[in-house]
Amino acid sequence: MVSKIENTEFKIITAARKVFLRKGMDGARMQEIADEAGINKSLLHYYFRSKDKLFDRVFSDTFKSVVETINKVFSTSDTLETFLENFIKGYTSVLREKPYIPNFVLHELSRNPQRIVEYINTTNFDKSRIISLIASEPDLNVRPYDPLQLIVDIIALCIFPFVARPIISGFLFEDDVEAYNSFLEERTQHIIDFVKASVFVQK
Amino acid sequence: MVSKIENTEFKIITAARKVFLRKGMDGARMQEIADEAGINKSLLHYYFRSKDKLFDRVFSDTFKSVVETINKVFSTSDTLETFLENFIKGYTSVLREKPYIPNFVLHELSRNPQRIVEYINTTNFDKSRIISLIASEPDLNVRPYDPLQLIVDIIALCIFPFVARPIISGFLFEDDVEAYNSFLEERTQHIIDFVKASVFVQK
DNA sequence: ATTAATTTTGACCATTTGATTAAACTAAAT
DNA sequence: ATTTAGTTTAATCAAATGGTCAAAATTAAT
Repeated sequence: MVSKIENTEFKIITAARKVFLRKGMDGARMQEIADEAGINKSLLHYYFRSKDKLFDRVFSDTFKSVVETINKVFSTSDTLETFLENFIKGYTSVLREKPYIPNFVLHELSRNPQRIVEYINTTNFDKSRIISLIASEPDLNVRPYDPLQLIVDIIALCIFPFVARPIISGFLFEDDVEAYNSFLEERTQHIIDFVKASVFVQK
Repeated sequence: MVSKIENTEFKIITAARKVFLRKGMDGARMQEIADEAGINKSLLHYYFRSKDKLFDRVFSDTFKSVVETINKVFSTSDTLETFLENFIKGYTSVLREKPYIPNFVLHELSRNPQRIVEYINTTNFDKSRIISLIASEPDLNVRPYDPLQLIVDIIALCIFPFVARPIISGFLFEDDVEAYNSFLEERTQHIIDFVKASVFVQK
């Protein structure tokens, strides 16, 4: 059995995440979060002193989960080829589960850029490991490239369909949700093919 | 000589654009826009009835300019190869001039997705022309691909470094602005190489 | 059962903020 | 010079909003 405090705190966090993710820090209302959680507004301030503190909690949790996901995918790969496949597959599948996260994180980034340094430092993200993994295998089969550019390439290709969803779904597919979904399904393999075709020298 | 009304309206629009782009609709304050324009807050309501109307004006102007830019680049290309180069070069150079636009548009998209359909319809964006251009040249030198996927690929590769700027600049380059800028400079050519290597069969 | 501590609520406060309005100012027209 | 239309400002409003506080309700301890 869960204690009352844990239960209420969970309800608040869940509700706050839902509202903040949809509306961002500025657009969210404490009353809306309280309603979503089915509790009195004052309770929000009882558990978290202020809106800022509550948002901090939600944001840092979300951001941390993103970093951990990325880290996990990175750590389960050895060669460049398996890494590409694992990362792209793992990352896109997480995104499809939580499609709101990219916009949430990116918007908060532009609203409060300096804060991310703190958040990143609370995580144990190993940058050099990733770079060395991507930069490895100086092989005749591999086109020379800047590992940092490639990292940005891959993440861009994976994330963009979600941050630009309304344009893609609404304009490119004229609000045909089916079409958009199958586009996403095919996209994972497309990105893998696209990146591989570019990185590896074709024979 | 400019008339009073045009002058004031221009000052308001300019100030509003600056504030809205930085803070978004929810985060922006009418007082801040008035201060930025050096006028009384009531004048904002005299020229534009409400905050919504003012934002609408700024957003639709911005969005329209983006679409026009893209259209222009599209119309000045004939072959697939020249299109790729022209589009990537043109698009990245516009982005470097106005790096705030992507975040602004994307955030508003998630805040108010249904509104974009109206905006897009006010522009004369020719979707089929672009698709046919990219889908053209069924050539032995061209790997088979879905033109829509390729469109998203290219735009993603171009835009992402700007929407994720704080992460790239702050984390990947540890706030070394020089490094981030040279990353951007090299990136245009990198994207061209990256996409070409993937699209065209290597000999 | 009583007391004590914790949790939850409703009423309320102070501030912010978009918006209004009437008055003041400006400039052109007669 | 006076009128008139257009522009700008200061004062102010009403609603929204984050936050506080004391009282009520619930739970745990003695």
